[in-house]
Amino acid sequence: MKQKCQRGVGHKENRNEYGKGDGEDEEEEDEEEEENEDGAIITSLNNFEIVVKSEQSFTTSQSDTELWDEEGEEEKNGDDEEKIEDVSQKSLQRVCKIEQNRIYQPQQEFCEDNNNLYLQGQQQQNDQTEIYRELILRHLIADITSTCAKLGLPTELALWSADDSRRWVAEMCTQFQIQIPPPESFVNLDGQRMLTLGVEEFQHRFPDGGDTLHAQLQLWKTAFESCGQQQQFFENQQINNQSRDWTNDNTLNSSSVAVLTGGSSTSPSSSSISSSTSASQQFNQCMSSRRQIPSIRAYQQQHYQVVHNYQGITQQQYYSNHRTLAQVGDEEQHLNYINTNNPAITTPSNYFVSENEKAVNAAALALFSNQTENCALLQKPNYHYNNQQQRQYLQQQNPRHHQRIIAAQNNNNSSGTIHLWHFIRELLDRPKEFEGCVRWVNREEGTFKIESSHHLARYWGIRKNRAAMNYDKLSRSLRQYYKKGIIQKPEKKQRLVYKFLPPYNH
DNA sequence: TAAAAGGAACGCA
DNA sequence: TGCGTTCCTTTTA
Repeated sequence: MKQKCQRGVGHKENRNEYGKGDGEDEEEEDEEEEENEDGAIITSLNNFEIVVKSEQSFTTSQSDTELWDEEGEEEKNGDDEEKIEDVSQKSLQRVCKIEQNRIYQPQQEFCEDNNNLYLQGQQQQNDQTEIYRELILRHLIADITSTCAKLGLPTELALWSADDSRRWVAEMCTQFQIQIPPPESFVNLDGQRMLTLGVEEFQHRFPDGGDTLHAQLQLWKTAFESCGQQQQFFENQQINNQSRDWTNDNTLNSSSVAVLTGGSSTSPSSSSISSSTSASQQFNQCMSSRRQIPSIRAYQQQHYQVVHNYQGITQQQYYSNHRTLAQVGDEEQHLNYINTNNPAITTPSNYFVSENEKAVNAAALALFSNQTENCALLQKPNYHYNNQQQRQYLQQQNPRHHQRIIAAQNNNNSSGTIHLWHFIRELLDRPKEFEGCVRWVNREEGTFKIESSHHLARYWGIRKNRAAMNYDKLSRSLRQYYKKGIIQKPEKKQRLVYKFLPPYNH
């Protein structure tokens, strides 16, 4: 078709920037986005003032992002931290406003008789209370987590030593501008002992602000209990998920997501916020993420960068959101979720992000969601010979691939890598979620069509942690399969249509 | 203009 | 060493 390719001068230098070039360009573009002010947000909403005041009481709390950063990314300067804190606070406020509007507006349109209005009003109040409760809890938990990290305290009150108690009291005294008690006040006052003290005993031990300290301790106790219950629930679900036959789990429905995230899909109040992540869920995920293997954490953080078009969204919000997004097939729902729950997206700066780009990001997040919920999903090959004929064919034609398939069948893919053909097969086998990206044209023949080359490349890039992946590169990889006899163009050449060769078509 | 095709060099596991 | 990525040029629809 053509002669030897003339490579341009400087190509070698480009090589040295392997994996950086395009990605960096994209990041530079993304960095054009700026933080936007959205003043006078919710203060006019009387109910919400409670939340605002509650937030203001936790003046020393760290932002969600800082919670993540404390494990590895501590190089942010003070200005950035202040900015993030500010963004986090505003985001929280916006979420409150949106949640409030989202609950009221649709129902006001559809309520026609007074009884229904009354009942729905009651429900709204319950929902609202639940939301506020969760928001407050969220912030409290964030505050607690950061304080524990800062003071080096165990995240279980009963495990505190007397010295832990002393440091905690000192911290609370600083926060509430109370005089710090002398060291002798903490003799034999470990965590367990402190939990048994009533308010009078607190006041006796700590004459200056004992009641405040007692109240604060009760808040912490409540938050710890809430955390413990949810962690236990989450761990139980993880055990259940691990025992599932993943090959039958080709769809991750919203109820599965709810289960995995520790959410409930039964109560009306929770259903009203089913598309968003509850505060306690966020904390649950924040805590559970600390138990994740490093590669998963690194993977998540890299993907946070990949999809960081969500400017203004904190890392914890990101990691929380991606779990609750439904499947790619529900992109519209995802966009609705993102637009209503991530106010940063709706700010003018984000108008630079095209609708298509939002869709890609939403889908990418959803895909990533599936990977983290069921991270082995796209790594464990489920290919197998359907019959002896296929086995013999490949055994003769391509012994190495035969071995790979055998290894896959034996779940012996110890490398943990995934091949492009395998990845595409996975997407093809999940039409409910990915048919907008790639779909079978003729399942028996093995012909498939790439419906959205951009999306497919984006997904593949995410899967392989290649931010600069595009269809040009992906298609080059596909063409490598021609020689290997895995994929070829169909006899009647059509754009974006390829064909799996036997036995890869089954 | 996007897709297709393929050469070449390279990184990674 | 295999696989995939990146960059490139040329051709095709």
